[in-house]
Amino acid sequence: MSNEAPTENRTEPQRKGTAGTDGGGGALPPAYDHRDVEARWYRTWKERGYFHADERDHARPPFSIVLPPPNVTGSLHLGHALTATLQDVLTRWKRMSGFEALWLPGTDHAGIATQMIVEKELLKTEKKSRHDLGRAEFLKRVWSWKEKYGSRIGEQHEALGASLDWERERFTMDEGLSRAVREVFVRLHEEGLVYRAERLINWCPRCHTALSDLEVTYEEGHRGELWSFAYPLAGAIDGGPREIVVATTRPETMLGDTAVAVHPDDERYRALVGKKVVHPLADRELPVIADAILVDPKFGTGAVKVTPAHDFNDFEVGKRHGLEMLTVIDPDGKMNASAGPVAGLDRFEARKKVKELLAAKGLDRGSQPHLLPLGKCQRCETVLEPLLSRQWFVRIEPLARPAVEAVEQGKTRFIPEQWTNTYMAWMRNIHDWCISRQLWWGHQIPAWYCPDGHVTVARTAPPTCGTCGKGDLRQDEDVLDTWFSSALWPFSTMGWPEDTETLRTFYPTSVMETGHDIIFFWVARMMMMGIHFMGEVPFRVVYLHPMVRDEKGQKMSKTKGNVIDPLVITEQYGADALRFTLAALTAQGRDIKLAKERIEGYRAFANKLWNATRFALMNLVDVTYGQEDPGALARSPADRWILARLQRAVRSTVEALEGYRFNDAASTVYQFVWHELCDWYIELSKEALYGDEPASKREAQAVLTHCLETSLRLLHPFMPFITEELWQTLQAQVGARWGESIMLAGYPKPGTPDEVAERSFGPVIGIVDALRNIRGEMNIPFKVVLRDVQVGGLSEEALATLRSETARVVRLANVEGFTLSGTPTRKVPGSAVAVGSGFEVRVPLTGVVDMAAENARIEKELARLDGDLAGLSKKLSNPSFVERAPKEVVEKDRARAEELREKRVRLLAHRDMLVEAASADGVASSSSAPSPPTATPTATEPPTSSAKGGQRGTSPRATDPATNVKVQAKPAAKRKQSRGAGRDPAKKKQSRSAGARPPPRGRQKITAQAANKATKTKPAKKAVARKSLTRIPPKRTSSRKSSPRKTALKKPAAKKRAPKGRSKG
RNA sequence: GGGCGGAUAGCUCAGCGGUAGAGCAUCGCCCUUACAAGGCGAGGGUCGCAGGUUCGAAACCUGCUCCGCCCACCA
Repeated sequence: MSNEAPTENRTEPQRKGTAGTDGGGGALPPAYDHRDVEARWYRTWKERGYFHADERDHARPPFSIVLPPPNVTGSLHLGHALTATLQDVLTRWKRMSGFEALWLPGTDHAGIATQMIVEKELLKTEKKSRHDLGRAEFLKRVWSWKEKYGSRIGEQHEALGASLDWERERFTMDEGLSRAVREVFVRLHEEGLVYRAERLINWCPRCHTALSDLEVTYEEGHRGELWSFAYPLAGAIDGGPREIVVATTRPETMLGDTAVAVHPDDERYRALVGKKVVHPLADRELPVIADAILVDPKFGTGAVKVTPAHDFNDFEVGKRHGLEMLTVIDPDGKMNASAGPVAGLDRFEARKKVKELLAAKGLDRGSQPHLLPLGKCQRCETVLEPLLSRQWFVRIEPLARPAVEAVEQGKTRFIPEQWTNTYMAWMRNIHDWCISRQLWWGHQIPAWYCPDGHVTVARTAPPTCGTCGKGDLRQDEDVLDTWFSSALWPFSTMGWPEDTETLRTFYPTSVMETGHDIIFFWVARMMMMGIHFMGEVPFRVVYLHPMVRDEKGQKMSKTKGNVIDPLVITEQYGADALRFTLAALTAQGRDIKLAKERIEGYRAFANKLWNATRFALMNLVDVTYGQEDPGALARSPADRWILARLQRAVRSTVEALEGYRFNDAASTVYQFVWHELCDWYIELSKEALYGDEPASKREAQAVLTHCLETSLRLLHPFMPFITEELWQTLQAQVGARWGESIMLAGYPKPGTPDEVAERSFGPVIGIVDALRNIRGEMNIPFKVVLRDVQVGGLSEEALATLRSETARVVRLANVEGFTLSGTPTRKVPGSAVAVGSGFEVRVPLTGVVDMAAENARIEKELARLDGDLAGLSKKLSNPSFVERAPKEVVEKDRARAEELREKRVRLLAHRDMLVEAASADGVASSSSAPSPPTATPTATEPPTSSAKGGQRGTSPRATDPATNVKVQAKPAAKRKQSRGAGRDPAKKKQSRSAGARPPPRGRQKITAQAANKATKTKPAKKAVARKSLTRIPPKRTSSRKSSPRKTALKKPAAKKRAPKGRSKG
């Protein structure tokens, strides 16, 4: 993993003033300030060309990602920050792992969005419309706007630490990409896949342009009305019907009606089919037609007005029946001259007017409220109007089919997988794509018209008409849908249509990382275009990240004003903290609700890392750390343990990254660094580091350095800045030559964790936890040294470790060992005890604390134990379980039950000693313990609850033998009941209070136990478990998807028991 | 009208067939010579509801209720 440092004269960035005032050699200030670090390192990396990927380097396997191009005129929001973070994590990780990693940046011209921004600005500053300026002049303005603001995106990415290959930055309207766009358009046209036709399209009366189906946002549940009116029958027959009633949500369109449709099987209207109705507001008659597709006889009156030019369904009907397509609404959303009495009115005004006019003629047939979806412009939210218009389309089916097949064949994989269905469903039911837009900003369609109206499609302006040879050609004024050029992004940015080395090396890209909101807009279209023009899918994996929402779960949007600027966060907490937060929150399948507290937490993590390194620096004075293998050097249990844990962390992290489980990767590193390296190892290492035993010291120094250095590399993709800073500092301090940048260092490789080391250190951790718990619960200040501590169940080695390395952690003195199965070497009445699986600790507390407190503590412990034991016993006594459950499971439970029983025996023995001691000394209980009875020989059994006046009276002695039996009996006590018992508002009180159950007077022992049990129930495990987590290294950390190995580990020490020695045992 | 996702500790979320977890917040004790952006300890959960499958369900199945999103041409 170590890379040599090729250049000795590294141009290391100047570090800000170093305050080396602290005792050690540490040159770091006591708190991490990202502002000192981030910009400096980014500049350095960029200058040194670390971000650049070499397409000619075939020694390293290629890895490539193209950045989803943000809108040029835009500004990054948190969604972009998320994208940038995840892609940078992948890129840096792969780059460190030996790949030639390309991350290609660029921006999108964003047709409508950009044009609108500039138009708005123009109106504001100069009170002019784009038409006042003219096309050429307006475009000039847009370009200058782009020049002015387009760099903002880049700066924001830099602030985030994105290792983008800036040398390859592209813009969808730059010359190269424009050429690719024309090439694609022309080729598709030649293949008959691009055509021009008059169709009904979605039209935005405000943006004044056609839109694709996708750009329509349907707003659900719009409250409208379904208004009915009558069409009088022409030449009504005597005695027959005189009219046909139809319903509509858009009365104004009736002026464009050219038929009335009924269902062919509808008896009510059968006789009327083929007849005519009279249009009440226009001088014409409409045929009554029969159409089984359009009409649902059960809806409304069963008769439908047909407006082919303003409704998608009706348009189809019109085609089927050869109806006239009468347009009555103009592109501004106003009624046109064909609208007769309402001509010139806005469409919504016309709606009212039409109703009035028809009502005046006695044709109003009432209305009813109606919920309907309203199609609005994605961009300006104006209600769209279906209009008949001549536009350019892409015939999509031939392109979609291969794109579907590619996914079916696994050439491209979606993560999370569920999106595959979404993609497939859309692709299989796709409509032709309207690609022309009546805008100015964009790729002007490469089609030219001669005076006779012939169309010539060409890559460059043709001198003469391709059909008739005439000159004086005029280019199509429309531009292409922005997504048209976006669809080419993976290959147009790499030089297509040229056959470039870059394309050969980096296409297909490795991963497309983007939001699921643009699967259709972008991902699907890239798939189609990529396959069609490159003959290969554009990416092997599509990773769809979650949406970032505000802390209330709302989508961030400018209109809601809840958009968070990543730069603000970055300045406040640091890019590393933001990045780590985003990665840690990125789980598959759930949106991200970002709360500031979370970011603060990870900023603290950065600070923790900073200080851990600072600690190391202070203790690595006069040390050179070469190439020794710390694994070979490490002899002490703690050293071997942390190295094993490191291995495991590396492995989990890499596995998580490989599975795109960013949250798992982040939390694994977090857990290791903070709770294992810092909380445990650094504390343990102090003994050796501060001591004067050279070999131990050297060993600890090497191990500490190794763990830190590896952690920094492990963490680098997530927190690039601070890791570089610390890595460099550490490197300089120990005089190593790891390399010129952590960016170029190798990513840690998963090794095989030393399970023996993990296992053998487990009891030590368990004992320390137990001792801390005793201190905590009994309020023994850290200053007070625990003397004459007896420890049972530890090997000599472990005992030595406890004596030497943990003395400072829990402050012990005179630790003695004893054989667990035997009698304590020295009986210490009045001591606190902690019983764990495979170990036991006794801490003499006479004179230190009130023994009543200890008694209470033990009772609590016992109760928990009983609860657990009861559950287990019940399970094990169930014949079906024993017979049908897998043998391993049964065995496991048996072993556990055995352990618990053993613990129980020992705990009871301890309690008895307490009782003896109490009776002997006549200890006065006063302080903490709620149950004075402790002191009383007889009343040993203050069932925790105490205050409540629980029952007591178990005879300590009797317990032993009874123990096991008892346990069995326990089940009787219902946990639920016990729970219900507590009526105290305070929850904790509740669970504790034994009172609820009526004590069976008869048998005292049972009673006591029942009480215990009641007390116990749930709280028991909780507490226990919790501890185990943090503390117990073996189990917790590995947690998640750990490898099979893990399981193996747990059995011995670790797992549940180790943690809190005492509580759960 | 279809489809998808979510519902687990006060908050934000992991877990997804074998004894309920993290971070933050809360409470208590500590300025223990890397870190108070800290250390140690503790408390806190009928895993949305109802059925079912199973020796065993937070996890699998069915139904339901709430949130959120996507798709859809019922006038």
